[in-house]
Amino acid sequence: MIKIDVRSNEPIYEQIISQIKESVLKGFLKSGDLIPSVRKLATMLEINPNTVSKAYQELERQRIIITMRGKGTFIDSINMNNVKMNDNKLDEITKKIKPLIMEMKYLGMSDNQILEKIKDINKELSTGEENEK
Amino acid sequence: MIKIDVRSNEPIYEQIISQIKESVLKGFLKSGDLIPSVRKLATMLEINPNTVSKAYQELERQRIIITMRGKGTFIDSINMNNVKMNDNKLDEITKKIKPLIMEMKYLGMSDNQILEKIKDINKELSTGEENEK
Amino acid sequence: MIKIDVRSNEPIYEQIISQIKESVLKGFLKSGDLIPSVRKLATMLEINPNTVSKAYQELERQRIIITMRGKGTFIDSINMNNVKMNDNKLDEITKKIKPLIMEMKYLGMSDNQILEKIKDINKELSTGEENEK
Amino acid sequence: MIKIDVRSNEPIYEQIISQIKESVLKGFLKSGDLIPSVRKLATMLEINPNTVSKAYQELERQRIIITMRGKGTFIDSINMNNVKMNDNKLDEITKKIKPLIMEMKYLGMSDNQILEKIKDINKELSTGEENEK
DNA sequence: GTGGTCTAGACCACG
DNA sequence: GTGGTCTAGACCACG
Repeated sequence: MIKIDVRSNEPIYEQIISQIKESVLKGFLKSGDLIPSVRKLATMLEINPNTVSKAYQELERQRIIITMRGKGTFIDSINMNNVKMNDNKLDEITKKIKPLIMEMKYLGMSDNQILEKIKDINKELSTGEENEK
Repeated sequence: MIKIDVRSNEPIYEQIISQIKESVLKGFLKSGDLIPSVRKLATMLEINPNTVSKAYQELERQRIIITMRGKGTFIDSINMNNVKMNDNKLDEITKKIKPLIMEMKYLGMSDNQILEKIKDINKELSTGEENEK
Repeated sequence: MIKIDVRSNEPIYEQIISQIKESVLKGFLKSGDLIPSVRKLATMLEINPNTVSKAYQELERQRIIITMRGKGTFIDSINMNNVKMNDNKLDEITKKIKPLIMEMKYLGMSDNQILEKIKDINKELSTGEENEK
Repeated sequence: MIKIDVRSNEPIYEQIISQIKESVLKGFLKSGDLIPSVRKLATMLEINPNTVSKAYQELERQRIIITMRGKGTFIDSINMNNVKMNDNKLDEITKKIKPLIMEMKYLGMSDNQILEKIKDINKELSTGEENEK
């Protein structure tokens, strides 16, 4: 399910966070689904348990997952609901996207080509249902 | 011209790189324009010359600027020309953008809202002339 | 393995780069081989870790080595593959070799003697296997 | 006659040295030929007179040129004669050539292709007469 | 004055 | 423990 690229600059724990959130967005993981324990996932991915733990803690903080004592870790039911359209957060994201858009321009891409690329990503990051029409 | 946010997670040298590239894209800096020396910019920004040096070296590697012995450092004339639509590079950028688009979705933004945001960034990163029609 | 000549005009970090690339060419270091960490090599060579770091970063940029988070630094598998017979690069090298060939002529060496010298270097820089026939 | 590349990493004074020595090797400049004064050459090349001066001093040290008080600077008659087949010097040159040969190998050139390249340079650096047969 | 190199030393994120 | 980033400060070649 989760694939780690050890060569990547992106920290492993962020790769885990990102991929779980992606699976939720795509509908592969739904509220209540059980996900592997820290140790199990660490073994599966051949990485340090601390790394998985760090990812899970962050996911819990973001209310994406929830750990039930003695029962395991599950996808939280309230995800997507914590939509308080946080402007600070959006500014922060925008600040990070800008240099990447810049890179695309330096690669010679036109504004339209860039928009198409974003549309592709949008499409990839959806359940499929929403895009039918 | 350049503004450094010392509290940001983004390394200072990357902030410098990013802002100079942005100025070039926007047309504020053009081929042949002289930019401040390492020491001068370091003094202006109240940071260590080594940090500026690191930024300049990377910009030179990317052919954005060029240092001419004893004459100073200039915006290079061949920027934008190294457009070999590098697919690897584009993949790399896409990998970095995806988690940010995901974040926007988790903030509750619709695909259209995301696209509008990107259009804003595109507009901001242009000389103004190109967008008239 | 690596020997640094502190009195040389050649910067230490370039000596490191050069010697690691040489070891790869000669087959002493192969894809996947683990090389010492920045700190360890710095200690071994009795130089500053920053200097080793600079060398490793350049080697990584050239795809000679690759750093895997938490696992260490390795010889990359794709070296030699990025053979796009870069003419610009070749011109650049030729420009640097010319004055050295000139020096040999000023030392009184004939064209043939110069060629023999180059053959020696070629032989030295090979795995041994390739030259058998 | 002399062309300076201000963008090059090669110091300007070395470019001057190199080009004058090249002209002598090629027979364009011969014993007794008058070359421009420091100031004149500096003006012609639009560079600092100190830079030309430094080049001339080194050329004089190498007995390539000679300055006659009040008469000007000339190509020396004894060049090529100071052939004391200096082994130290040759070792030094070899040390500098090796990394360049390595670069060619990393560009994917075969030993033969490298030798051909050197032959080209040899040919370029001769008077023409020697190569006739 | 200018950039390039290097050291010593520090702090931090990651694992 | 490991690499990445940054500072302070030094020395040197070049112009």
